[in-house]
Amino acid sequence: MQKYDPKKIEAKWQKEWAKSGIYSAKDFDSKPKKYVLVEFPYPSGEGLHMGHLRPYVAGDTYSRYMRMKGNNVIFPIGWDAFGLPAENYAIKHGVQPSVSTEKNIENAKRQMLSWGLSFDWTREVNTTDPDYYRWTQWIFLQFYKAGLAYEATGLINWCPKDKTGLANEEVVGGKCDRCGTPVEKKELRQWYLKITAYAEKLLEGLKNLPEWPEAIKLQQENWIGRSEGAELDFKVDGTEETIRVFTTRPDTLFGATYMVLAPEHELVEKLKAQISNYKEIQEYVETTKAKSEEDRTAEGKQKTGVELRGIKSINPVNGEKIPIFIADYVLSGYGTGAIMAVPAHDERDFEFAKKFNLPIKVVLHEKALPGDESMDAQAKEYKRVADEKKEKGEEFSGALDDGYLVNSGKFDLMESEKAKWEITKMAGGEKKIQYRLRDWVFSRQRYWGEPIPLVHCAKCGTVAVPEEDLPVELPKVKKYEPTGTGESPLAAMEDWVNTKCPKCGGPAKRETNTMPQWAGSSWYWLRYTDPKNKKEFAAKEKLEYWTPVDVYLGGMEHTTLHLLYSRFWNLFLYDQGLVSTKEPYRKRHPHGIVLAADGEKMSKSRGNVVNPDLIVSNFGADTLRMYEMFLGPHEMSVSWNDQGILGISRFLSRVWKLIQEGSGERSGNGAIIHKTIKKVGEDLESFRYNTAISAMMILLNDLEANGASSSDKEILLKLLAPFAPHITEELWTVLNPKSKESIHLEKWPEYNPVLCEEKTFNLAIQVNGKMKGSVEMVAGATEEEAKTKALAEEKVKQAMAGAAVKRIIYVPGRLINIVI
RNA sequence: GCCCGGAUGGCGGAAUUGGCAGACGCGCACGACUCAAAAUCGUGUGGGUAACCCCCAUGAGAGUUCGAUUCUCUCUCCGGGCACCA
Repeated sequence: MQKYDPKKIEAKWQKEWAKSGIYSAKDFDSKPKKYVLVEFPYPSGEGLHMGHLRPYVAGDTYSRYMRMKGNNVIFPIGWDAFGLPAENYAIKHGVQPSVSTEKNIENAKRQMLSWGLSFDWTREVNTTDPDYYRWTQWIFLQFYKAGLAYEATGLINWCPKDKTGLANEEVVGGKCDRCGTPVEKKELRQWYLKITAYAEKLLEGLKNLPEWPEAIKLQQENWIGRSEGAELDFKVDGTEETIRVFTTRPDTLFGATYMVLAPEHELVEKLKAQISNYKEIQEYVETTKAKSEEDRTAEGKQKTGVELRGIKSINPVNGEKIPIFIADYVLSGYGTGAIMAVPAHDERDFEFAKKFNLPIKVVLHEKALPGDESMDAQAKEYKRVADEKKEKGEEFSGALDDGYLVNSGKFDLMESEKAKWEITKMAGGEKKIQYRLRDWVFSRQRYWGEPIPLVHCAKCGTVAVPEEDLPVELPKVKKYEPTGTGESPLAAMEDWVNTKCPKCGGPAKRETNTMPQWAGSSWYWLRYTDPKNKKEFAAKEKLEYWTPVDVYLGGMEHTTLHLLYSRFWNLFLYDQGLVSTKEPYRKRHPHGIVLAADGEKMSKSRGNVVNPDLIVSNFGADTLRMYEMFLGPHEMSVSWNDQGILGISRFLSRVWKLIQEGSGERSGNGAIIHKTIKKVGEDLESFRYNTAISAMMILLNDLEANGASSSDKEILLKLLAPFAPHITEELWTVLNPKSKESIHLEKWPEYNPVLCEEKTFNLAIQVNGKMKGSVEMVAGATEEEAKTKALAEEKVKQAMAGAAVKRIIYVPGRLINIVI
């Protein structure tokens, strides 16, 4: 018998599978369809790493199982190939991004094939292929025509030395990653997609996704951040101006003792004349602008701000004149960019009020008070408790979700929920639903992205490129360096930029912004259903057959961006009648990240990256695949550690030996076979691969000890096939020398449920909840039988020491607890 | 700072609905085979303990319960996300 040599058999079968094409998905096949999706990779210069391996192997194993279960499985792959690294590489080495990308794709594909992944390569897509991004542009135009793409100015990170816009990732510690210059904010014309118009629908849709993990739905829900509140107007004393605020707690309006505007608020400029300390104000605004987002948040709770001296606003319910501040803890992008501050019941306002010695007025109490307690005293008490807590390093919490109003005039003793809308009415405000979600900045001042298919004409304004002229191809440029104006390098391509207006035929200029990398990945699963279509992004019938995606495997880190963006695109396309399902992904299964052995993230700079190619050449792909899955639960992060890999390698060698040895008759009834079929199947359905592998190890131990018939061997191989496709395929030909069929086209074995049932069980015996021993019982034993047996136990007698039985708790099939 | 997760032997991890904590694997120790080693096979392996009696033990502290790794609260540490990384 030959030794198990993965190198020999793996290459052989990979070639064979490529030739036979057994993993191709068939459009409109009568078998039930199963769409298994994994996030397509960015083909980086370093190749694929362990982090890619994890979801791909998981998806592959699942797909193979689903095929054996009789499904028509589509398991596609492609390349999300636009992005910063290719462009930076181009700047550094002068290599066309398209050239380096192609090279990287070739390498990544080689790796995928070496892992034995059963992708349907006839459906491969590439976001940088004009035949693909033609449709990305086309979908953008649908957004544009529906009024969901608009232009506005926005702030970007700007390096004053390099004269270029920076991604957040390129800003490290408030400084430019390339040259170390402090980063500034710069206002730039940007394209936006109006995702906020879909906030409610995106929220609503989460309710119809029962197979999504709650944590992901919750995170998206919080990201969308729906809050119900009111908009109220505060008059600025002695002027015609009003300040509009959004608040979720109009019931606390009587407790508003000051107001805060975002430094960018328009009123600051407007009321210039009335503000006596305008210079100071201007300085503060400037400092805020210079601050990077990181700086702003790094300050934590240290609140800063400046009072607008010379003006006051009027609390609409009690006429009190209250001071107005600007402070950077109020964001211009959320709500109205202004707040009423209720320091007694909001932690941030409280921090600020303490720092600036502003009055703190309690207006909510958890219980309705008969009015005998002085509220000033109450306010003092709040302050005292808060001070005490602060000293101990604890945080203040005077926030009450609900309660009863006090110090609020005629609303005293009213329930806060009711008071919210009564007070809003009295203050002349209106009910308002606010979202935390912001519109999606959809333009980048970069070269390596999809050109936005618009033309600017002096006469006609912004004009969409006609659909028949798509794609607007990305021209080859000589220089990838930033232009210094903040515009993409495309702006320097005169031949390309200058064009004719599609409407009037007059001279016009192309839009030079490109799309963010998110664009190509916002619809790619749709293209897989019909990747070669030249007339549409995908034919309706094919979409109807294949979508929605049944399982989408991917990382937690995509929860609020890619996963939300692609849901948005799908919902929009659904509203346009272009796709057949509202939600794109029926089930999302997240995976944890693969950490290095030291528990740190794998990264080049840390030098702790494990190269999967090396493991494949040392141990073979089957071992690598199984070890990766055996490391831990799929959804949890795991630390890669080479040590345990020998265990899997030994396991496969033992399988290799067992199958080739002569078959015998096994002793016992074979219940373990049926139990293992059941267990492995159930575990595969729920991605509990580590326990499935452990079950197969237990089965192998048993087969070695008690003998294996040829049918036992067949079953073992079939169970193992999705996990270790090469060795099982090879051994299948050993077991069935005449069969020409691949094991991967075999039917998944069935189990006999009767044989899976236990005949006896171990009854755990407790006295007062403490374990005192166990006893073998026939399945279905009654409480009376259990009690008799338990009380006869020597240890039980000892523990009871003659005490009377107070109570018996009997859990059938599990345990008996005697309470004395 | 805000939102979402996680923590179990020397290590990775297992444990239906709240019901025998530590399955399976690694490592380690001892043994068999061998001139020897590797490989392989066998036995043992949470801690305390002379002990298979007993006690302690699922990040820390409290609570609910006959019974908590599992549920609730507080805290600590670690990871993910925070909108121009993908």
